[in-house]
Amino acid sequence: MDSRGAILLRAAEIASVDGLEGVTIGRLAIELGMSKSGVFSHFGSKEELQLSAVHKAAEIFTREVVIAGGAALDLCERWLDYSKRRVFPGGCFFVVTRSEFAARPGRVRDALMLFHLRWASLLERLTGDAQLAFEVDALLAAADRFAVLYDDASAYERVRLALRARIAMPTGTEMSVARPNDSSIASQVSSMI
Amino acid sequence: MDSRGAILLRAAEIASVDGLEGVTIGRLAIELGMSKSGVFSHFGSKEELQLSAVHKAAEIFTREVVIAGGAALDLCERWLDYSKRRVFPGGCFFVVTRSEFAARPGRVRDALMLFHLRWASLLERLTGDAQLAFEVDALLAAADRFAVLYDDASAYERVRLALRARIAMPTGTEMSVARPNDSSIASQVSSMI
DNA sequence: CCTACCGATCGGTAGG
DNA sequence: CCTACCGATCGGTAGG
Repeated sequence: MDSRGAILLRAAEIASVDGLEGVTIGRLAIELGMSKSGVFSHFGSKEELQLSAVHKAAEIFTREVVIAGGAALDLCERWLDYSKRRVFPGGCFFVVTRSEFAARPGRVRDALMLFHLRWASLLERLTGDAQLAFEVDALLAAADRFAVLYDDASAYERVRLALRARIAMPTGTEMSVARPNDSSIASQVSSMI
Repeated sequence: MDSRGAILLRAAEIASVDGLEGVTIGRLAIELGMSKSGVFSHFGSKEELQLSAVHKAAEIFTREVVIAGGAALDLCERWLDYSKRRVFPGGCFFVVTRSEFAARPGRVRDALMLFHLRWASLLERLTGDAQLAFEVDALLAAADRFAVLYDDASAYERVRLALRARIAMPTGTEMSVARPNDSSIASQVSSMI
């Protein structure tokens, strides 16, 4: 109901399809039935709008993917499901925009780097292995890009199988809900918003 | 020396940094010291310019990466080196533009899909395993995106190690130059241009 | 290949 | 939040 939130949700959705540069103030105004200056006045510059959209997307991502109390494999399953459900219509907002801004210095890239660092450190904490965390992240991103590019969900199964082969299950805890590191994960969650 | 080639080379370079939508006719004109209509007249539409840039990038990629007579691991090493050398200043043209157009139907996406299908089938032929080929492709793309985003070449070493652990060396042929499947690879090369 | 131009859209501002 | 406007740039055209 708050219009700022509605603008940013739509901006994040558009960015997942057309990139953050494809998010224009005029387009948002038309799609939301507002005036251009009405949209613009919430942010003051396009860069602030982009940064706010990144923040909004981080909020959505955290809510949809980063649940407290999961093991590495659970987190991956949630990530794949989040991608498959098209929480963002063009696939994972962060996979798209990180690639878009990888070679463009500025505050938007910095924000995307920071978010990725937090995500990577969460993966590393849960897998207990930086190399494995890197490979897991690579496989998740590839599943997302392939599924969208080819409009073919089989990439998710492919990656699911690869991950199950690589990530060791914590023995004897497959059915448990609470885990010893619940609190550290919960703090990680809040730091990702 | 031919101006069409110079335009397309510059277009491909820009696209690796700013995406194919960041390639504008006015920008090309300024950077190449031409008039806008001089640039435009070679293509007739922006879509044709984008498609021609994809074709040009495929030519460059094939020249730099897809050499005849390599095993899977050799091809991966060449790919990582091509990314690391910044043949395209923003990293691999195809990793960038495929992500950019994954959710945007049209001729540009179709061209990028076709190129990727050929690349994936080459990887599958050399590895002899579709699942492994998928994972190799995922790791290469991740190395490229990470190295550019963090301006940190260590991702290449990380992926090199992962690939060496996964891709079996053809026993007894480590030092050979010619291989039995030279001709099939050579035909694959020409079909990628 | 050029100059000169077109309507549309861009990010952003003034003033209310 | 709005209308009305700004200069710059977009893809593209006419004519040479």
